[in-house]
Amino acid sequence: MSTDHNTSEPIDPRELARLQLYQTIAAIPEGNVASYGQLADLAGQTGAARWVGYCLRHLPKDSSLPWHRVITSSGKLAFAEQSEGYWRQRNLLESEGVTLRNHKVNMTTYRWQP
DNA sequence: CTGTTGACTTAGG
DNA sequence: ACCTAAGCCAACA
Repeated sequence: MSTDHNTSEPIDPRELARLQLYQTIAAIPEGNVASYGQLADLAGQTGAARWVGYCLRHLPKDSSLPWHRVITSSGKLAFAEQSEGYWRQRNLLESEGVTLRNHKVNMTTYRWQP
């Protein structure tokens, strides 16, 4: 095969970015947290914090990604307080040592720094 | 192509 | 420190 149109380049930029995002999230150490914006940046999609939220929202339920380590830049969980998702995420975080103070995580203490 | 949506972020009050 | 408004970006109808 020479320099022809190679059929082996179905690389979808958006899906590629999504895979890179997943890889980045998977790298967040236990006991640490990262913000949506921080992850968008690390995944090469600076400014697309909402896109990160979109990806997590559509994550398969059986996913092994540590999605619970992703919170807002202010240290709050993206889920509404008292909601099911809120407690689900909070329990997972506390189970690995991340404490919440008045519904917020101390970012200075738990923010992941690659 | 235009308008809407949302697991966001930042600047102001 | 809490609330609001505006900004932002990709996905979707």
